[in-house]
Amino acid sequence: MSSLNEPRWLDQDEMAAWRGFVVASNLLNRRLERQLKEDSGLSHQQYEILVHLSAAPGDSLRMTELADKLVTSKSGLTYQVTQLERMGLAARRSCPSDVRGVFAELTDQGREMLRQAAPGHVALVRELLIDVLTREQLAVLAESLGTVSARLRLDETP
Amino acid sequence: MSSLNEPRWLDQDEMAAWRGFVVASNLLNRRLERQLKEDSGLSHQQYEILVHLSAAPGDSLRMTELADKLVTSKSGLTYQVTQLERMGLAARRSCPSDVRGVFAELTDQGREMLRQAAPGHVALVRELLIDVLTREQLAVLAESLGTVSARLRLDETP
DNA sequence: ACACCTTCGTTCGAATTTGAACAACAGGAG
DNA sequence: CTCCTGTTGTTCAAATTCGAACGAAGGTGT
Repeated sequence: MSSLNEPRWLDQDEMAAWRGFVVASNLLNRRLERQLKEDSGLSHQQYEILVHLSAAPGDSLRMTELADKLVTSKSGLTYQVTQLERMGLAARRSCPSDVRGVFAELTDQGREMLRQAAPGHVALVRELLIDVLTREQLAVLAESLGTVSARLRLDETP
Repeated sequence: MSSLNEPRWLDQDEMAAWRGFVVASNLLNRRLERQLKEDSGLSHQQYEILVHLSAAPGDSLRMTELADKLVTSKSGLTYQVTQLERMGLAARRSCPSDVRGVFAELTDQGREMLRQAAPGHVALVRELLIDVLTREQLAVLAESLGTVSARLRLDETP
């Protein structure tokens, strides 16, 4: 037998996919981070918080739910929401039905900031990712990463 | 005209691809980070440094070149190489042809650590990404992200 | 009502990351 | 050689991130 305890290493295609994913991910984040910071004074994470809030009913979300959507730690979210509060872009509101609960809420100023920051961000996402790929590539990407994400979400909460 | 200054927002497919990318990227990093830390006491970044060094001729790379491959900041690399030095997994060696230059070099202990850590890491990458996708999806992913990365590398150094 | 286990969000300390500033050097044009 | 420009790696302060521990509450079964 050739592989008693030998792990199955990645072949050339598999390695290309994996390396491509890591590299593209790092490069994209780096670039978007720079653009958002220079253009609007926001970090990518802060921008994403605003996006998720604005997409939520009542422009507000529970902290835990928001942390899940963002795929970040609860403590990390606590920190960032505090930052956004200081900037006047978000606010905390206590939950009526659960004393422990806290809603993060988008302020008018936060909505305005998003309106101002979104176009430049979306344009860059287009320029660096979306418009670089064909329609078919995009479709495969969406389905593939959707599958991967779904699978990861599952054994995350067993 | 429907769009004087209106940005081209992302349609459903495009949004799915972009969100999928962000979410999958975060979830994967989070998971791999945990596994590596628990299994070998390494961060993903430290692991990647060892990998790149072991793949380089002479098991060593110049700091700047390594930072490029890792897609990280020079100062960040300085920090991590120092950490690896303290763990005995890497060492610094000055460059003969350039007094300013510094080589990061893999130590025997570092090679051994990699030999021990790699199987578990690769297995998880397989389980979470590679083996979840079909051969076609993998091929498309590799080519797409390859293109994206290449494009990003270019206007990074103009 | 009681004990028990889970969930919620925050706090805390430690680790990491980044960009700007820096000093030292390389490399070429003149 | 000499000036000038770009590179190299590090240092520094500031910002961010995480996990573990925590107090306070919810929810359930008995």
